[in-house]
Amino acid sequence: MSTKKKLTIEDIAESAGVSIKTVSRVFNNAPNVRQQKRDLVLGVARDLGYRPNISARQLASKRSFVISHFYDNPNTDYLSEIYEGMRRACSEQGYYAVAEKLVPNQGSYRKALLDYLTRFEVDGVILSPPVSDDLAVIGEIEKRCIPYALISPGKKKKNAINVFIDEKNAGRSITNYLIDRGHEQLAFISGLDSHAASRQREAGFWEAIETARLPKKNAVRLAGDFSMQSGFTAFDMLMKKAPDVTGIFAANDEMAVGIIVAALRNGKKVPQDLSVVGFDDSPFARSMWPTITSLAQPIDEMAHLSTQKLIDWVHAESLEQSRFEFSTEIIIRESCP
Amino acid sequence: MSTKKKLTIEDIAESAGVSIKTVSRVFNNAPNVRQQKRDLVLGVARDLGYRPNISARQLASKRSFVISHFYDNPNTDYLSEIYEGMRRACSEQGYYAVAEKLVPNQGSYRKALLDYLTRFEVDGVILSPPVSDDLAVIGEIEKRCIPYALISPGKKKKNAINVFIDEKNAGRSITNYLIDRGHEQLAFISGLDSHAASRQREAGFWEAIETARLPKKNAVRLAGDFSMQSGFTAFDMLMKKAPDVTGIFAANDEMAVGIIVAALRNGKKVPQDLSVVGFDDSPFARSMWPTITSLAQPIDEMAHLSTQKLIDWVHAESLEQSRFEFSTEIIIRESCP
DNA sequence: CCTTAGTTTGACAACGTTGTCATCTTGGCG
DNA sequence: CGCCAAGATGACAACGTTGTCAAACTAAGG
Repeated sequence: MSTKKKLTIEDIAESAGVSIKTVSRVFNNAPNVRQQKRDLVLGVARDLGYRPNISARQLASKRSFVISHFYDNPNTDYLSEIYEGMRRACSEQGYYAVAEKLVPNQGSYRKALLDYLTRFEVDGVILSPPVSDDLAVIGEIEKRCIPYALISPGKKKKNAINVFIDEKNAGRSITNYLIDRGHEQLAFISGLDSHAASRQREAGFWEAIETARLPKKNAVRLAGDFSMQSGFTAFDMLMKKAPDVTGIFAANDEMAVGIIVAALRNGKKVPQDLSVVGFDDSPFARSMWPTITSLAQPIDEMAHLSTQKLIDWVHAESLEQSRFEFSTEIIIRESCP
Repeated sequence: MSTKKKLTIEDIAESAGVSIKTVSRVFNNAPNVRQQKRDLVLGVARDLGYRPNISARQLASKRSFVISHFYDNPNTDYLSEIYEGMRRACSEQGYYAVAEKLVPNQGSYRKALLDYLTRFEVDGVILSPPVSDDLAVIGEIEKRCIPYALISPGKKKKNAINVFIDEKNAGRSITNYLIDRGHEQLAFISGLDSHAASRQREAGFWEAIETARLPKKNAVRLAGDFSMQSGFTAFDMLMKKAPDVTGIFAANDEMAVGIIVAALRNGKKVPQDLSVVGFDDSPFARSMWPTITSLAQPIDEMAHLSTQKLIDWVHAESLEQSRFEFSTEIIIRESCP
């Protein structure tokens, strides 16, 4: 039975025969500690099972050890993945991961953010769309010199960590996938135009059409808003405006589900009569019937890296590399095999 | 422009003409402070915009001000609602809300929990199914005298906060709803039998059948596991075993979606040929087509109350009331209007 | 071998609270 | 009016770290 007594930095210092401060330096990866001592201290700490007290660190260092994700996106699957990635990176480094919904206050996120920042100190911030596109928010964060990361396909900021996938390229490649399967009459169901991601996916769609030398009239664009309902209505529009379409690219999986349900309801078989591809590889895509071919982006990894780099930045007090592009993958399933 | 200087308890004490300790007492709702001084201090603090420093509190009081939710449930909608409720209650009281997935370690949650507890101090714990049914976990928590709340229909614990809905009653009432709509051939699609919730909802189903004096053979039970896929397969079974069924009660919305999609695929119209009701009133239910009649439980409120009572318990160091039942509501939508 | 600049180390004072305990009030009662 | 218990208040030492700065080393150059 191990003793339950809480270990302090002092116990480690004593055991290792060095000063408290040296132990502190080791745990903060501070420079100017002889490698030999560093190893010694780490060894002793591991043996004894020492863990620094976060509150004391916070108090003494005036840092909060909190990385916060500000979002305004109702997609809980997306949020969980981000949170999971953050949590992993944070727990590796003794940080806390916190998620805070930025409810537009008086019409803008800015007020909501100010409310929050005056109440809590934060060492680093992660922003995701659509908050990541709000210049007022970014301005406030920069004003306070808080390191921040944008997980967003939007405008890249010079003095921030930018983590993204090449949305246009992704859009092109999944459209090509449809074309390669022999589809010549295509449709793109857009998301909200205010999201850069949707616009760029669409650009990729048109590029693929062009490169394949398909006549422009063989392709149609229908406006959606990322919701399942907009998938339903998009399908109705499609039947009216372009009933010959056989391949559909929905800007996200939820709309793809909408399309498929509407198709079933109208007696169309997927994928026999209509092939559908989605985007995000959300749980929907895996559990729907038919399962949905979708373009997967490694959200979890992206959040993990953002957090990791954010913490590095906090420690180094300077930012070295600022752009990190992730690659995507088409997950082939039943809706367009 | 207000000054950005950080306020300490000392500033307030000085302004109010009392000692630091008195201010501390006021902010901790400690006894033995004259009402007059209490008001004075609170007034000054409000005027100056003082907020206690959490780290210092944690360090000095050896409390963590963290309420943690341990879960192992992939339903992100459910989790977000719990988190939101916790977050609201926590921010009202200057606490932190943390969610931690308890990944079974060596086959049990117990190891995973121990890992976590040795790394972080927690003032209070919230458990939801299926973790809430793990006696080993509860044992470890009780051993450490950590206040905890169970958001669960399972066994009530004497020395814990129990927050729940009457699952059996809910199951009965939504079944009655189907019966009242004229359905005489019914089916229940179960969730995982390891979840008390599913078993109790089913018990309600059978009670309603009995009370309505419907012949037992008019009702059938099909085994599901809360997933959309199990809804698909349940539908297939249904067509084989009981094709006359017109009213289906699925133990959660996700399976209801599965049923509806499978029905559409087989050319059956919902609700004309088949009425379906779900449980949970998840986003699915609102956005599916047809939208799904479902039994709503106030998860968010339940989490809020749990957290609130947990914090009260921490402060009072004793638990007064331990059972809180919430009421439910049938949300009528298109799948069974 | 001495000097000098750089590297490594440690003593001690913060950090902003709460806990402890001693002191000062207050009010009730004989 | 004096005494006592209970209530109200404050002084001061924790709490477990990091920041600061001075002291003690080390290595390189003369």
